Amino acid sequence: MATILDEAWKLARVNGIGGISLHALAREVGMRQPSLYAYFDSKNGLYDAMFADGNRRLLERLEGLELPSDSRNAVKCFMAAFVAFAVEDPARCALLLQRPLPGFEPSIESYALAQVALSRATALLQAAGLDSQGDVDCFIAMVAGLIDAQISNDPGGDRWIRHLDRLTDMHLDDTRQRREQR
Amino acid sequence: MATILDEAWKLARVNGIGGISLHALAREVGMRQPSLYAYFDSKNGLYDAMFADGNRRLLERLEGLELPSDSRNAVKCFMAAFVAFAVEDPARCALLLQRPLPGFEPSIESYALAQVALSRATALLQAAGLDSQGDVDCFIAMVAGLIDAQISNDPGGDRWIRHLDRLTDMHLDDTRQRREQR
DNA sequence: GTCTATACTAAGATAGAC
DNA sequence: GTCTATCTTAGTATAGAC
Repeated sequence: MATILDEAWKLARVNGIGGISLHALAREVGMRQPSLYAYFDSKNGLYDAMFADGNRRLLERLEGLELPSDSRNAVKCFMAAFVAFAVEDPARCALLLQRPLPGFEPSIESYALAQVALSRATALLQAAGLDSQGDVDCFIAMVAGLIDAQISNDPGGDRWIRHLDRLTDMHLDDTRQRREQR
Repeated sequence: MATILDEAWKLARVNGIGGISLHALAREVGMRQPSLYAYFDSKNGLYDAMFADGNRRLLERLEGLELPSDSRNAVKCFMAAFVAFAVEDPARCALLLQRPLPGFEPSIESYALAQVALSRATALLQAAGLDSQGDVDCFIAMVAGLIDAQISNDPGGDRWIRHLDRLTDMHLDDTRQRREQR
């Protein structure tokens, strides 16, 4: 099962997340295509297992961080890890963060894993002063925009993501200033 | 030809840009599927025509704007129009701004149209003070992030895009402050 | 759990008549 | 330019033996 998922990720890296075929996957793991149905009830079942697997890896990565006590630095540390995780595997990033597969919706159990990571991020941002939902929304959309531009236009490089810390400061400072003005 | 493209956009709105089939498209325009090959040499030819068509519509929209003389307000006006254009048709937005179709690359002529719109945006941003490439990159990535979050999580609403003007001010102010500190 | 064999569906593309 | 007919490829899924 673990090896099947590993091979599926390999195929996704080469052909895109939508480019996985059960024939090709079976061939990579040394099986025949119908045998995969002993592990997944359908192709979407495979995607759901991958969705859960990817989110588990993300959570592992995030749990393993030793976050600085300063809340602003904690945000930077956390986001740097998140962005690194995202750009290191564009196909995985697409499955976890976008909706690239028409007809596929993660199961509730798998989706719950994704919610955990998001709530971790939200908690840190609130601790750093982003108290309103709108501020959190904007910050997360900004990070997603950086990731997307980076993967699309400069894969493997850092033309966009190198500005992450500066933009984080900008958002946190702006929020603080607006609070002080009230 | 114009009606074929219109029907193609309609299908894209319903099934997604990757969900267009030549059979379905032919049925919508009252033809048989092979007849479409009188208009396009392949399915990618259809996508290329749609890509060019979408960019032409975007340029029309942008040319029709009466931009304020103040450079900051000009940016806001321009970006509001761009964002409105993007969110009003997610499938078109995906074709023009992302790379949702494995194997499809726009032709050089079609791509040139897309470059025109981008250079308009860049010129306005520079006039408003975003003099470095990194600042322009970050601003455009931020706008794309807003659009993407809006379409994905709140289609038809304004939860993300309503912050556009505020974020524009934040970016322009931040750039100005950093320049003054030098 | 794994296999062979096959059903089923759908798509893009081509040949050649009109 | 449009048609009928067909080719070719490719995919998911199922039946049933071992």
